[in-house]
Amino acid sequence: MSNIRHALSVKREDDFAAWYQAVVSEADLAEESGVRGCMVIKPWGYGIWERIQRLMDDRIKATGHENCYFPIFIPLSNFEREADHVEGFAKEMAVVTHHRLIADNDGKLIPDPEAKLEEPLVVRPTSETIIGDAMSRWVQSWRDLPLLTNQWANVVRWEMRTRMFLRTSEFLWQEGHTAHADAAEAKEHTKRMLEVYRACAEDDLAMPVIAGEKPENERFPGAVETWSIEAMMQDGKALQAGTSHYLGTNFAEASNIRYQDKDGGQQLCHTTSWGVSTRLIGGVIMTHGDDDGLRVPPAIAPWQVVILPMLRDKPEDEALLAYCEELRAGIAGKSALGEKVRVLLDKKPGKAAAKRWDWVRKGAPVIIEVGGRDMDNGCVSWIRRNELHRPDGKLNSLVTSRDSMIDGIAAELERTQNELFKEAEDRREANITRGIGSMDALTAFYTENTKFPGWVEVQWSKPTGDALEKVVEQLKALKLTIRNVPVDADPVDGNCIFTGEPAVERIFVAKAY
RNA sequence: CGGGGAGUGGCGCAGCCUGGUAGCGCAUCUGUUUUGGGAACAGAGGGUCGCAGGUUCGAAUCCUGUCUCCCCGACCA
Repeated sequence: MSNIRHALSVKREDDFAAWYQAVVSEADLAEESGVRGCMVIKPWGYGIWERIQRLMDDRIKATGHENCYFPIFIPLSNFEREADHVEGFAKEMAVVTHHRLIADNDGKLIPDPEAKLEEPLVVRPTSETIIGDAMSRWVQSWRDLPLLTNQWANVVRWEMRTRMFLRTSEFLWQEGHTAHADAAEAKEHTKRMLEVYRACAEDDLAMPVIAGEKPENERFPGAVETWSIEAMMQDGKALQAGTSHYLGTNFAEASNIRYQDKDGGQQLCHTTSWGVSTRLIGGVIMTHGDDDGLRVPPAIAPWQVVILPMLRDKPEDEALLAYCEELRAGIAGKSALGEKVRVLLDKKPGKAAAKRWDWVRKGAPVIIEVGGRDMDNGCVSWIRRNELHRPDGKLNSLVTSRDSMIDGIAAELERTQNELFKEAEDRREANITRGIGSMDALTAFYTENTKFPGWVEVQWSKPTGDALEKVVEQLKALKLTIRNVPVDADPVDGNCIFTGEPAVERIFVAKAY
């Protein structure tokens, strides 16, 4: 294995955090902006986001939602209507207080004291309150329900410690907001959207997730129930990849979202909200990345196939380009994963070998190199990003006729998509430990397995309030958190490892991002 | 927000302690020779050292403040 020459200088095994940053930079996904916690998303990274947006948006629309857009600024008085919500977000808000700049005595621009806003505006950290405001106007009758909306937007949370894609001060996301006539319908919808997230994560991002309910202490501020999908990263930590909240009537009361029922009475709506963000890209990196860079699942790859002609700056180049163009057109005419294949003929000047490694680091699923020798034989040389190296360490370069490359591309991409999922799922299953029956055993487990502990599934009695706080404190000492209560777990058959009382459900415990 | 480290051409760094107006590698550009596992050689362009003050005849270097990034912690829907 040591004779493989990898494209990255840092290996996952040696320093996972440094490796992560290397992938972000080497795969040309994003870069620092100079503004605290904010990143510039580069074309390849944004292209992946656009793919995720497209696929997620289709799923959201298929479940009956319509997109809207609400303002980035929320009046302070509007934001402070829901007490728990305020408490949860108050310490990480960006606030606009002035609307004009003037030069001071030194010629430096400062906010004009004369231009102070009567009421400060907060930059949205999430939009429950301002959308609630709109809902209170839009919903009058039971006939207006359910109200199913969604918006794609940026939000700002003034985080203390940021990491590219995983936790940035500003991030891009989708936030769905719905209003329903009763609790049962709203709760059902909360789970329906969780299922949409699970399907998108698994089928589109090839990222296996555990869907489940968050414990009380991890709820969204103002929520009655919070559900999540949790993915295991390659260092064994958990990443919360999406959340769906049943908000009860909390925000309906705060924003006065009411409807007149069939009997003429006034009823409060039950609302939900749910979101996924650019954090998903961080999840893709840490699920599929390897020591040669990123591997992008074909469903979300901006380019699924990249063709690199071996140009020589000679007259023969013309014939080679024509040969490659026929290849490109042939592949572009095929469909895979339900869409036309996205194929790029990369004519950018430069050596094919150097460009190949650029695309390896970016993680294009299929990279085809075509030289004069291939053209003469009616062939192409190509590599599968998933199987880059042979066991002997050599680059796993394959040669195929051009026609069979074209005919086989759809199957190749679909196979890659499935392999990435399978690999991640196998890794996750291999790193979930079950059957730990006591807090002592849990402590021992995490003390012994510091390098790659993975997740542990335990049974608990679902304590609440102070009793839950105690459990949280115990776990915190081990740097662990409760991830969620999986929806489709086996029935319980023992006692709670924290309280000793009869267990009522299974939970996942893990270190988390 | 607490502790630690760091900001010097596009990237990675040296120089700083013992002030005297910048240097290396990679990348870039041009030319030549090359070419199927990340080309070689030659030449060239590009920075006033994060930013703002201060000390000094003189500051990348010393002092103060500030911003940003990285690591650890606290926090984290």
